[in-house]
Amino acid sequence: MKKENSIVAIAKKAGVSKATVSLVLNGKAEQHRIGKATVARVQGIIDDTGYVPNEMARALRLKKTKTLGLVVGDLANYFFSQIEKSVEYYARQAGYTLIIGGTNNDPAKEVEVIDSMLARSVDGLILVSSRKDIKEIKDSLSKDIPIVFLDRKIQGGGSVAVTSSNRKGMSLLTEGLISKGYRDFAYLAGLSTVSTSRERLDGFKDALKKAGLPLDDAIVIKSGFSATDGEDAALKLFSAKQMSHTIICASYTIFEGLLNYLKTTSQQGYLEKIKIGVFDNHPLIDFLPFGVDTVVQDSDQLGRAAVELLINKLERNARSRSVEVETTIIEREF
Amino acid sequence: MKKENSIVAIAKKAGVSKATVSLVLNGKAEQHRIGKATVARVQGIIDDTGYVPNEMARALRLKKTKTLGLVVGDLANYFFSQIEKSVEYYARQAGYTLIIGGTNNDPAKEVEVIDSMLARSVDGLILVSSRKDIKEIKDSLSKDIPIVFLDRKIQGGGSVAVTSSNRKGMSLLTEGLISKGYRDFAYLAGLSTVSTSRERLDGFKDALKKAGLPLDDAIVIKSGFSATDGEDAALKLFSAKQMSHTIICASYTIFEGLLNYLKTTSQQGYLEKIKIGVFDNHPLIDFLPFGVDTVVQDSDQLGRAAVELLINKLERNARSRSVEVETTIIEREF
DNA sequence: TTGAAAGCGGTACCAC
DNA sequence: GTGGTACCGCTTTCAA
Repeated sequence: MKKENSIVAIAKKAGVSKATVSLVLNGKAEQHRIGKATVARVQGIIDDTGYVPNEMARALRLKKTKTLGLVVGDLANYFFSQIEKSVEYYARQAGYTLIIGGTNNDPAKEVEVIDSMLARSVDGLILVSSRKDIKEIKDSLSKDIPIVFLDRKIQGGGSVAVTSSNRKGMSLLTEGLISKGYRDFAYLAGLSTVSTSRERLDGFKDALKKAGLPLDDAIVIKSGFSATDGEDAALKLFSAKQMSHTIICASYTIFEGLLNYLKTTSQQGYLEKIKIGVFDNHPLIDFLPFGVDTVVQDSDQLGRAAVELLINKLERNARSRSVEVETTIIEREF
Repeated sequence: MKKENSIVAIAKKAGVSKATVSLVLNGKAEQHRIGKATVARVQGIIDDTGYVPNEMARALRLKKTKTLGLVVGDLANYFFSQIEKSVEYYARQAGYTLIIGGTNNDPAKEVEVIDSMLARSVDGLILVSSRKDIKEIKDSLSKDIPIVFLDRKIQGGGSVAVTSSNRKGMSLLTEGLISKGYRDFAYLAGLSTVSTSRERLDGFKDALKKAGLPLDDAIVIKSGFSATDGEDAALKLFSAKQMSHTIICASYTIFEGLLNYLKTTSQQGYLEKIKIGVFDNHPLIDFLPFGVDTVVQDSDQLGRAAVELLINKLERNARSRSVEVETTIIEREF
């Protein structure tokens, strides 16, 4: 059945005006005191004609698209794909459609992607950005629309972010390791310009301090956040004279990089001699032949909070404070 | 810098009419014999005013949104998230924006999601659908727009699909296993209404037949495609009297389900005694303590082909035949 | 070579 | 209570 597709067609069928139909459609019939009979007739036609309003026209008129944009570095990254699933789910629940943009962690592409979303008049933006300051972003935008940062905080007035409890999570992970007797740490930190990375490193240091362990003994290697960066970090680590037997990866991707490095260099055997901690979890980690302790992020809550904050801003112009979502730890003996 | 945002504003600044600006904007200045000087002046203003056309207005007028919709069962599924990344990349390359919709494999939600995309006037749809027949889908749609099916084929005239070489891939996987001496197979098949599942099962049978092995000896268990379904399948398998020592999973999710089942029932030890084959790959599989042979799908090509087919249809109204993308096998000894 | 005007499909104000 | 109508920003035809 092909459906009817214009408000005038409905109006004609019902023998009323466009305006009346529009009011019925938007539930403003009551308020405009349109007759019950008229409403019923119009609604009937709408129903059995299967009419669906043209969102483009509506968007043009209202200057609202009921569309949200999600910009992420790597869409195939397990953590981000979970986030995305959650964001899409809650956005749809609230009647919003989600447009996505992958940037491959390229800042130039990030601007490009965001601008294409603005041209599409998205109502609001959820950004997983590697930028340091919100000004860098706002300056390059053609419009001023609500933005919520996800996973990573951005410096600058009025920026709202939804993040995991990075510092606390990493601190607990490390404490757990320390309590099991691990002492000689190497820490693969990720990108130090990203808040997430800095906070996790702080958490690591917190735990060392709390345990009275000297910070200087730990090897801290900074790199990017991709698996390739993780490989580079591992290379640096393994070419250092002094070797650590406890390695903490600041993200799943870095962990993957570490594993890839060991595979490529045929040093898998090494995995049996070391203990690994990872900030992030993955179903298959349960089945690895070496015990990996992980921090689990609540991706559902992260996505949900981001959507809620954004929509609160959009629909109620609510000022909101940033949100931190709790993490949990999984310890695995082998 | 806030940018200028209306074609009239540009027109006023340049001292020309809307129409002229529009023609310049769309590269039709030449063809309408607009003065070089005028073009230059208009273009200049467009440039340094940073004007970006309002896509909503354009969409309304042209009845084209330069938007594609991607509908997927589970956005967090590793395979689909890779596909999505690829689709987004190639769509953007071609100047299209991607809207996504997750259905949680719920057919009712699928209709809902697709309809919301039609209301948004997406130009074309890429569907990973569990439906059997294209009629089921078309009938429930309010508009007739180009659709490309991805990963799964749908019955019905004129339906175009991009899939992996499922039958061949599974056949090669099985042959590899047979050539290494494995004989007693259990096959966790997934959903038999899905073409992917049927084709892979056919491939499995092809290999058995080719090797002269009796089909009846193999235990084939059908289930859904989710990890939970995989668990159920595993439960059925392990409650059968006769146990197999070679288990083939028709997808990664089923594999995950199998592993979860073994974990939940504390039978992980069993993994050392069996050989597993999986249609799909994952980076961490390299590090599992038991050799898993896998079929690798080329998600980049899958996404790319889907986008190309769709855009060829949209922009050149090209009739296209379905595409099958080659798979490769990874064998792992432990 | 350029400008005026209609119209895409809605919404909302205002007059009846 | 209901209908007429202007307008959102852009494209395109037609007249000047």
